Amino acid sequence: MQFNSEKPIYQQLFDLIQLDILEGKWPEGGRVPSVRELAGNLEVNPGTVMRAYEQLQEEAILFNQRGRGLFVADNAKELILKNQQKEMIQKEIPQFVKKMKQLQISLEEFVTVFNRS
Amino acid sequence: MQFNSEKPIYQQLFDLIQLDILEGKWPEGGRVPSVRELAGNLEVNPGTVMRAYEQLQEEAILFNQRGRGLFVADNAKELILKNQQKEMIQKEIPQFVKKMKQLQISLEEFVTVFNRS
Amino acid sequence: MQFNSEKPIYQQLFDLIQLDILEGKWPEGGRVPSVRELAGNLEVNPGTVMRAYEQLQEEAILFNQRGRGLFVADNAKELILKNQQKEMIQKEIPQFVKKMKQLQISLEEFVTVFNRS
Amino acid sequence: MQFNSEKPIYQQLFDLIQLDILEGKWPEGGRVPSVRELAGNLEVNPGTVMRAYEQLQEEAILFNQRGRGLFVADNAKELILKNQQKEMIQKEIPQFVKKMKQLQISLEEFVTVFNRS
DNA sequence: GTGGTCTAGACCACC
DNA sequence: GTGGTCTAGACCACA
Repeated sequence: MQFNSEKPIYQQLFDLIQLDILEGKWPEGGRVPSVRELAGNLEVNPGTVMRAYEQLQEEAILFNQRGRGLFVADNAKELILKNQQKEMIQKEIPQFVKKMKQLQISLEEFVTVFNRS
Repeated sequence: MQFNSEKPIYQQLFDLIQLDILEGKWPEGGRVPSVRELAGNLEVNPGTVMRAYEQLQEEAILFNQRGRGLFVADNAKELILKNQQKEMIQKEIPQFVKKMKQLQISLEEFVTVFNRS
Repeated sequence: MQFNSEKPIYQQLFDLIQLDILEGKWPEGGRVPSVRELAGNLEVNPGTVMRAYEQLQEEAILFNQRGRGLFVADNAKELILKNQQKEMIQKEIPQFVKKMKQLQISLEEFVTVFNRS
Repeated sequence: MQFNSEKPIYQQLFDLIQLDILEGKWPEGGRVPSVRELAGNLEVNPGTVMRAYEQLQEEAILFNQRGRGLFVADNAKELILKNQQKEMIQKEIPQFVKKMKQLQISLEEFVTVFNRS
C-alpha cells in the first residue's frame, strides 16, 4: 500500500478504514484485522495502525470486546456518514465556496467537473 | 499578527501576501516591505519572511532589484489568479467532488450553500 | 569536504548528490544519509543539508517515507539526466555559442578540445 | 536598460561595455561617457558605473587622462579579444566539454545548435 | 540600506 | 530515530 506523504499515515489509515466500512469491505458487526496483521499487510508500523484504531474507537466506529478483539459497530456506516456529512456541509463547503469566489470560479465550472466524474 | 499553528508560518505568509496583492494593498510594480521590516511588524524571524519572499520570487510574483529591494511584478495579479485557478480546477475541485460523492452529498446541497453566501 | 565559496553550499550539495546518484554511489531506491548524519560528515549545518534535500524532493529525485527517512527515487538517474540535458541544450549551449561567436572562436577550435579530452 | 539579476550589475556593465567597444560603438581612442551621464542613461547607481570603469582600467581597456576624463585605449579591441579568447579556450571550453560528456550530449547536438544560430 | 547564506540550537509531529 | 520549522544572530556582496 502506498501512502500519500502529505498527510500523517495514521490519518490516511483512519480515512481509508472508514471508506472500507462504507463500501462494505469491513462489514458491520464483523471483527477487524489485528494490529499486527494489518500492519504487516500494509507494510506500516504497528504503532501507526494502533493510532488509527484508537481514533476509530473514540468515534465509536470500532469497539473493543476485551480479549476477543476489535469489532465494527453495528451502526458504523450511519455514524460515519452522519459525522462526515456534517463536517462537510457545515465547514468544508462554505470554506470551499469562499475560495471559489475569491478566485472568480463560476458555479458552472464546478458543475461541469461534478457531472464529468 | 496571529498565525495558525497547523500550517508553516512561511506558507501562511505566502498565501497572505498573494491575497494582499490581489486586493491591491500591495500594488503591482510597487516595492515590498524589506525582509527585516516585515519581520519586525509581524514579530517573526527574518528568515521566515525570507522564505515566503523566496517562493514568491520563484513564481515570478516578486522580483529583485539588486540592492534596492523586492518589487511586485507588473502582471502579478494575473499570475496569481491564473496559478490558483489552475490549481483549484485541476486538483482541488475533482478531489472535493470525489469526497462529496463518497458522502452522498448532492449537487443541490452544494448549490444551496453557494447561492446563500 | 571542501566547498567552493563562490556558490552557495546547498547548491553545491544539490549538484554533488545528483552526480553521486548518476554514478551509482547512492543507488536508486536506497535510503539516503539522514540530514544530521550527512551534516556531521561534511561538517556543515543540518539546515544547509536540509535545503539541498528539499530541492531534490521538489525535483522528485528524492522522496520522503515519513518517519523513516529520505529515499532515492526509482527513476532518479533518468530524471536527473533528462533535466540536466534539457537545461544544457535549451539554455547553456545557445548562450555558449553566442559567446563563442562574439569572440570569433571557430567551431574547429571547439571540436579540437572536444576530441582531445 | 534591464539588467539580468543573476549577476552583479557592475559585472554586466563590464561585459556590456567591452561588447560595445568590440562593435565599434565606443571607438578606440574616444572619450567615454562620464560616470554620471552613463549612470543616468542606464538608470543605475553611479557607484556601480564607477566600479565597472575601474575594472576596465585595471585591464588597460580604458585609461585616465587626469582632468580630461576616461578614454578607450587604442588597442582596446585587440586586448579584449585576446583576453577573452584566452579565458574561453583555456578554461571555459574544457569545462563545458566535461559537462557535455557527463550528460552524454553528443558533438552533433552542439554543432546543430551552432549552425542554427 | 538591500537580499541572501550559514550557523547553532531548540522544538515539533510522526514512525 | 526521522524530516521539518523556527529563532537569534552573524556575515557577505551589492547598490
